[in-house]
Amino acid sequence: MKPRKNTPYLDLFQIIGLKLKKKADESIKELGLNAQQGKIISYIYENQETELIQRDLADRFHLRGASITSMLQGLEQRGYIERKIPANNERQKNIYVLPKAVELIEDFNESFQKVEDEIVQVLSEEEKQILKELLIKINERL
Amino acid sequence: MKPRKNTPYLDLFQIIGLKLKKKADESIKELGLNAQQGKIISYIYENQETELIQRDLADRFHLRGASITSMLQGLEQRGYIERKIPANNERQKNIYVLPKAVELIEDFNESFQKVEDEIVQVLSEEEKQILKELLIKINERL
DNA sequence: TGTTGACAGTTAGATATCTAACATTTATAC
DNA sequence: GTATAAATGTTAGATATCTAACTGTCAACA
Repeated sequence: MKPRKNTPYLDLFQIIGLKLKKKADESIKELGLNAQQGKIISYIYENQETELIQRDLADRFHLRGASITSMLQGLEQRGYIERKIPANNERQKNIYVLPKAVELIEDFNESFQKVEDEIVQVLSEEEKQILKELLIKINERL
Repeated sequence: MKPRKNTPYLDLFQIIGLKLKKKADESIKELGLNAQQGKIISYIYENQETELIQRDLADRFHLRGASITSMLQGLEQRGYIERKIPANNERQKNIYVLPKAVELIEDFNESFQKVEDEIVQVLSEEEKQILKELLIKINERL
């Protein structure tokens, strides 16, 4: 007797996630960055007043410290962000966006909004609400 | 006035997708493969009677042809699968699992099943059903 | 039937992520 | 107060994916 092998939720989440990543990358490709970089710049912009450090980005985006280092080095070299060691803790680096990045943030957000709308375009208002609640519940326990 | 910037569905799908990938990788790590490889071996096993070719895998898993080539070369070198050029079309390669892989398939499926159960553990039967329908609807239109 | 385009797969080179090992700085515990 | 542990970030090396350019085979059609 063969095992059950029936994982529709796992499969659906994986496929939808991949499709969304591709759509988001595509939508901001012309700006010379990928979706992850766009999301990160946008997040830095909104949180740079709060002594944002690399550790916070790793937590928020579920990436390893090494990955954040690598990504931020790239963004810094290309003039999108800067990192400054704060006076009170020389282990850390506070992160700030530079004007070159600020210019793009509205475009990023518009693009992401379009992908967002595509996701739920086929759902009624009630279905959207239910979906959001279910996703939040799942995410909290995962 | 700042743009809206509010993409809860996109964010939730991305984070849940990442968490699931990590859980699935972790769950079969001891078998010496990653989740993607496990899923692919399992899929080959179930479809090898049907003249399965690399193109089919690329479509099913939303990967590029080059990625499938690379992954299958690895699995072939390590003795998990074999590829045979069929008589009727020398462009193609039919794919088959070898005994070394068959031994692992039950373990893969059991591991994936555990991750699957984790996803929906906090939902009622009714919620599970609704979620599945919504995910299918979204996936079809994406 | 010969040309042209589509299809299947591969290679090379780029990028993003990971783990493991490391350096430096700060916090904790005795 | 000093030794040890934790926190933050970096580097090196591995892996998986991508795009673009390529080879070889098959199909369509003028």
